[in-house]
Amino acid sequence: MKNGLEELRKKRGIKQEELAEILEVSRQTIGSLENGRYNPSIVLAFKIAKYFNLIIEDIFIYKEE
Amino acid sequence: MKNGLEELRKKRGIKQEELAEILEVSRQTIGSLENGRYNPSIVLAFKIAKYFNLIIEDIFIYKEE
DNA sequence: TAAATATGGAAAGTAAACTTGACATATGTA
DNA sequence: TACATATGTCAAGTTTACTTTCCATATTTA
Repeated sequence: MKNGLEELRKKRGIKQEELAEILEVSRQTIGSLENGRYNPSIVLAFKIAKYFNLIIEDIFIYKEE
Repeated sequence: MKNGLEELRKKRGIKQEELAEILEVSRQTIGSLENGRYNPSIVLAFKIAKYFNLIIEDIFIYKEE
């Protein structure tokens, strides 16, 4: 699963910590998602998509397997 | 989070057990999702959407909170 | 009636998402 | 140079998704 989170965040000009506060997760969670250490829960994926006015499929690219 | 999984499955005329095999999860996982005991992982949500030729947002309705 | 089929759901265990806390490094700024 | 800011990442702990096993119940079929 790839994602364009880092790029979207930088385009918005906000820090990991700021995005974390908005989404109500820790800064480490944002960093872990941006660096591919794990996938978001579906709830967090929905929150992220809503914040960027996109759908989940625009941000998270499912690679089967 | 609400979802229309049971309805979609029945429209396809398949059993929980058959859908479980297709998605490579247990029958209990399908039952638990249909009855709202927990939410799917984002990977499972993608697999479900793909199987029904829909996007995640068509099947899973995010209610903030 | 009895046996098979489909579903609901609990219990206990594993795996993955997420937390807090800590420390390292790189870069900007005083 | 020194300090602050932003990010990377690890370790240990909690929560939640998911598994396997089991049993209950409702409906269909022999």
